[in-house]
Amino acid sequence: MKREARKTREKDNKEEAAFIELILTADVLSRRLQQVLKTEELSMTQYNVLRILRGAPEGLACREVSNRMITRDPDVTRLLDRLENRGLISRSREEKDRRTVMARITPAGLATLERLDDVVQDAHRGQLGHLGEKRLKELGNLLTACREKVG
Amino acid sequence: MKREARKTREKDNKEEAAFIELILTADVLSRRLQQVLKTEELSMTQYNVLRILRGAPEGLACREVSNRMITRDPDVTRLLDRLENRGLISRSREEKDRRTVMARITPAGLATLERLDDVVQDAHRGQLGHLGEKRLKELGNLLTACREKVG
DNA sequence: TGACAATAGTCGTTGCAACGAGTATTGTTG
DNA sequence: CAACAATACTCGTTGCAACGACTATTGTCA
Repeated sequence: MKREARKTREKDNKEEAAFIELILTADVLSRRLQQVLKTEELSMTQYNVLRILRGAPEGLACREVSNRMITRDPDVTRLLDRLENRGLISRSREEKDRRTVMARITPAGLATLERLDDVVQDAHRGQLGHLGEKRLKELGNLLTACREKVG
Repeated sequence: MKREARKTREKDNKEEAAFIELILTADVLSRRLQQVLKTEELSMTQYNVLRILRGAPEGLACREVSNRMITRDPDVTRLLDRLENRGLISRSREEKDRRTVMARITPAGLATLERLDDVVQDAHRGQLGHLGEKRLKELGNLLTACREKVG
């Protein structure tokens, strides 16, 4: 056991304690997913983008990719650069509105995702499956509530 | 509203859905804290280290700092380098075991933390306070349970 | 005790993240 | 319709993160 990160100012900060639990848990669970993704040399962000693009085979504008991302990335351009260099996505300037650049997933990108699908699901089930459907739903509700007051 | 990141493979992955909620929530809540910390030019990691060292005025070995951190950092040396350069911590080689280097928080480091204490607490309360004590505790329990099966 | 392992930290390198400034295209309005 | 704003992206720069390889010190055991 490690962590505690308070001890001083034991002012009974239930909100901070919950926050720390949240960050810690996210970190611990992410680590396993990162291990899995590493077999394909993908970061979580890159994986996330590929999944977004798989869900939109007709392509998406960079801006739209950014909007749908889980963790906001202020520089999608270079993120897409790297994926394009590896042949996992393709880009093309739009004719109607020549400001926008459409990104599409390539067959190679789809193949990469497919190699990961089962392993990723297994990893998630392995980590969270023991909670059961009811508690997972409860957790989901609480997390959603956490984001309520974000201004 | 953004995010969804699935749509394909609607295989009803309750575990993955919970995972995404978790990461998303952690990201959203972190952002506010990062804003607050930015007023003192600190990253969450640096802030975390300072709080750890405040809790151990006699000093801690680098290794021990690493162990207590919320998010694991594989290169504590340079993290401490930067804090030392800014005068927020000090380091000194231990005499008993000359392999270890003790890190201590300096008065300047303490002052920095003190300037942040209230603002940080306010930020947490502002974001999570509306949940109430009961639901916060429930959330804490669920998050702890999430980390149970980590292998 | 002398060789080898274990521990503790440092440093080189690569690549990604964050921030801001810059460019190109389209929309708006006096 | 000309000027200005808004949009959509690109790029330069800085600094941090991740991964390994490396050095120094101590511990162990034949």
